[in-house]
Amino acid sequence: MSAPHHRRISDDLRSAIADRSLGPGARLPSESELGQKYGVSRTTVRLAIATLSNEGLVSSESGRGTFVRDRRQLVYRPQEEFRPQPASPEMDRFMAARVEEGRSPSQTIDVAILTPPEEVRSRLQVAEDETVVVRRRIRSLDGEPWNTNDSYFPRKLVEGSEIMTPVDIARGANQVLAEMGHRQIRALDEVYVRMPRPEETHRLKLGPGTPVAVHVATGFTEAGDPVRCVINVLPGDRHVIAWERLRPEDATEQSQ
Amino acid sequence: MSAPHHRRISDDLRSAIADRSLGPGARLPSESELGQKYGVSRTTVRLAIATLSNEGLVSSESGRGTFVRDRRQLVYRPQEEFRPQPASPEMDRFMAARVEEGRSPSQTIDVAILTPPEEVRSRLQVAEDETVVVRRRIRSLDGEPWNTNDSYFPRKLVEGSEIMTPVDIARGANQVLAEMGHRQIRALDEVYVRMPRPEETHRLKLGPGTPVAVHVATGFTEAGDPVRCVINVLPGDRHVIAWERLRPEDATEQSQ
DNA sequence: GAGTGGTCTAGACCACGTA
DNA sequence: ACGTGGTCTAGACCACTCG
Repeated sequence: MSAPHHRRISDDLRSAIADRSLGPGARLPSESELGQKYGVSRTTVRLAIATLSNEGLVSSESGRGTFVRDRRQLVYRPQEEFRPQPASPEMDRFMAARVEEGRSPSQTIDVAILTPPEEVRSRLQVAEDETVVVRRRIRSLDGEPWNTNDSYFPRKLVEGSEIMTPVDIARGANQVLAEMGHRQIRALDEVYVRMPRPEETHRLKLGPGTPVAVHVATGFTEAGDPVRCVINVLPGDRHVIAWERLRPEDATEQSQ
Repeated sequence: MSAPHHRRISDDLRSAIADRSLGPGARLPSESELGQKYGVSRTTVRLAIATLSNEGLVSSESGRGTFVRDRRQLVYRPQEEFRPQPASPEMDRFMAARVEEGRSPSQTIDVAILTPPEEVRSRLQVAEDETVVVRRRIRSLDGEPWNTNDSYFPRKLVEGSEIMTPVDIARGANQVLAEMGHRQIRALDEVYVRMPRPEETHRLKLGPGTPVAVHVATGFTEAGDPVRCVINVLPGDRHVIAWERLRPEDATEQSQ
């Protein structure tokens, strides 16, 4: 009939966070204090706090305390992936957009040749034994990792090209592909939402209870061949994915 | 130097799930068995399992055991929100798309008048004291809740119209708005990714470690007035958001 | 009735951060 | 030095499922 103690405690704390009596950055009472207040053991308090942690509401720091999370999200625009790249060296279009917001962006790039993971292999329609080239980027803002961007290409298409050098390509990899006769005219976009894998947690320094959106964009040439597959991993506490739509007039007509 | 016991246990189990030696639906060894195998207390085993649960990999059922989750995702197409609605009574376009996949869809609709939550108020640009009409839907597949769709309208625009009746509108609320002189020509789409709130967990029967994508679509008339704000809550374990893009040719030109 | 997970206790020792 | 969270133990009782 009655709720378990840990539930009561987490509900109380969640309400306090919701109505701002525990604002962003505020420190929760210590586990011992909460245990005394509610007349339960520290283990039970920890269970309550674990619930909030897994909801992404608080995060604990050893030796310091448990704090209400403060999260601000920046706009991520999937369609920018398809736009021409501005000619600013060492900085792609994503970064240029972020600079406007007064943060200092940076990125690390590495390039590797490997047998693709299944989700890439099926999208690029390469054979089982074929290898691909991946350009892996970690984009950071003010020194903190922001998101990752892994671009996969069939190896035979990009072998020896600029795409295989681990430096920024100012005009964009899409432009390089186009110059080599693989211009993309269509893309399929997919967004998955899930909890991060351990290596993503590490790579992006994710707190507990932080889900990720995985944006997979596959680009096709006029002939219908996939030539590029980009996997962006976007931590939920740092991104809002936004785009605009115009009502297609022809669709309006065909409705009647 | 060495990892804590609970970490070792969760890592082992996660690997077993990843390489399918513990396939979808499989039962994990019981907590007591794992405690014996690793020589730790049941509390420590439970901590390890809680980690996997919060990653969405397993779920526990009291009295039965802990099982590897089996999740299948259906395609959600945001642009369908803007397309004309097919004239099938009791079934909107979303549902029509799902039927093709051989599942049996259903939905519940209720209508309410209320002061909007802040995120709706700011998007619809209504005054502090103004009320809105909301059409709340829970869409289900094979009797299981799939997602929710809450459409908000400024009350003065829809007062007395068909939109205020809690039944399906075959031709779509957008069409009704258009007939009343509020045709939408543009929409702003936003997708947020976060852990669910307790009421969402309940409404959508979400397991632990299941994040949600929140798709907010705001529709504008030619005059630039927002007339509709739709909030879709999409559980991550049941959806993949997908759309297609064509490369805008004019953008290509302006790049050089 | 036997086994499972859910809840909870009352301790313990440790690493860490701050003063 | 002290308080914080991180880890862990060895029990306990309960509600639940299943054969």
